[in-house]
Amino acid sequence: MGRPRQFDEDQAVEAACRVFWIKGYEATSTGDLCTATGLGRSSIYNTFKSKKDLFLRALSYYVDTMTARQISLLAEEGRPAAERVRALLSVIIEGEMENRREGYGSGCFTVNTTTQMAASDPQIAEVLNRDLERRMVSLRAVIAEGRRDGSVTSPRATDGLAWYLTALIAGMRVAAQSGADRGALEQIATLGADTLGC
Amino acid sequence: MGRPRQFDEDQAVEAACRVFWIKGYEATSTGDLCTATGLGRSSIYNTFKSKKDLFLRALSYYVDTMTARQISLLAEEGRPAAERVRALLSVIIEGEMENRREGYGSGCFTVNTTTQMAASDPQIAEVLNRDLERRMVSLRAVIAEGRRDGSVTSPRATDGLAWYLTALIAGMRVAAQSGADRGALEQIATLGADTLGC
DNA sequence: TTCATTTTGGTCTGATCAGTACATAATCCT
DNA sequence: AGGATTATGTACTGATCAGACCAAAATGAA
Repeated sequence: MGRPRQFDEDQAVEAACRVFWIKGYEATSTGDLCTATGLGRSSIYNTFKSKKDLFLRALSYYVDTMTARQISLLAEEGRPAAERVRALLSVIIEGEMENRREGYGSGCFTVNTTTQMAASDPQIAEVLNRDLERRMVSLRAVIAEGRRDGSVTSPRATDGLAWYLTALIAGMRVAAQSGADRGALEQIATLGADTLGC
Repeated sequence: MGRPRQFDEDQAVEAACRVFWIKGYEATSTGDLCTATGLGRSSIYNTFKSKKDLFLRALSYYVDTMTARQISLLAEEGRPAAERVRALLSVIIEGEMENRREGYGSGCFTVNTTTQMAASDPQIAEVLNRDLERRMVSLRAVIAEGRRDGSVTSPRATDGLAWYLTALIAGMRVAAQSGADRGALEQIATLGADTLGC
């Protein structure tokens, strides 16, 4: 009952996500959000109660879709676990290069938000922490599997290796943002993946 | 001639640096800069022509002092090059833990600025690029030295290893920001340093 | 002392900010 | 059709923003 909505909520979140991603939270105005979503202020404030609420929705949408892809890639059966890790790193490089090609040039929304807001906003930190834990779980699982299938021979602790990969991935994203070209990223990835087997 | 300045310019830059570091460029108001430096608006605008100019000064100050420390540590003679890299990683961990202890909790100003502004502001990107190149030069040098003294045995390209260490350090800083504890950071560092010798 | 020069403090400005108010429009239910 | 309910568009609000302006103050030079 009542007047029906004339837009798709998820689509609005996706559009908002792009703006927040490119400009960052502080530099994004509510006007920017209106133009990006194509909505009026009333619709935005009626649907999402505040700029920060919309940001949390946008961030959650981003981490969920990105992490879901990573997890499903790492869980693919049929090939050695270490090879799946290598595939993940390749996908990440591909994604960074594609972002750059399409002018997004703003790196990874998760990393950006971690360095911008995690320290000062507990709600945002919580979303990021939950996402990190999901990624860590899938990394620990693939490492453990690699030990079983023989593709991971490192004597180091599983948890340490998972943290290591997490850091390396974040570092690759920062490096990409610093101007590292594809070759550099590939060398980083190769060295990182080698670590699993020595 | 003229009325003499009643404050130290470098000290003001340092104070401004702390605020920009903690709050980020966008979230720092000119009022914040006044209170942090203890100066009036006139003095700030008389000395530095704009908020962004002051930011560039603050950022340059930060990267110069930080990178100088890193370079001198890596150039220390008397012990194997790989050990100096390990020492650098330890110093970085120590710094991150100290930041956290003292409530700075805002990670590394260089990484923060890279993810926040490098894509959208060419002047800032240039400062960051120059700094990155300096760090890369010192890393390449220490790796080459390690090959001579036998502490670096990796068959991989020197440049690739330098990029790898750069990415790993950035990744450690993001991990620290994501809540990684000292143990996790130490495991990352150990695995990273091992890479030089395999 | 007096003038030229520079810094400093306080005030002002026009723009923009996030969010609100309210009247109008579009639907469902009876 | 008519009333309840929800969405939308426009206009408004008070706060805050970066920066400008200007008069007073502090110096060196003459």
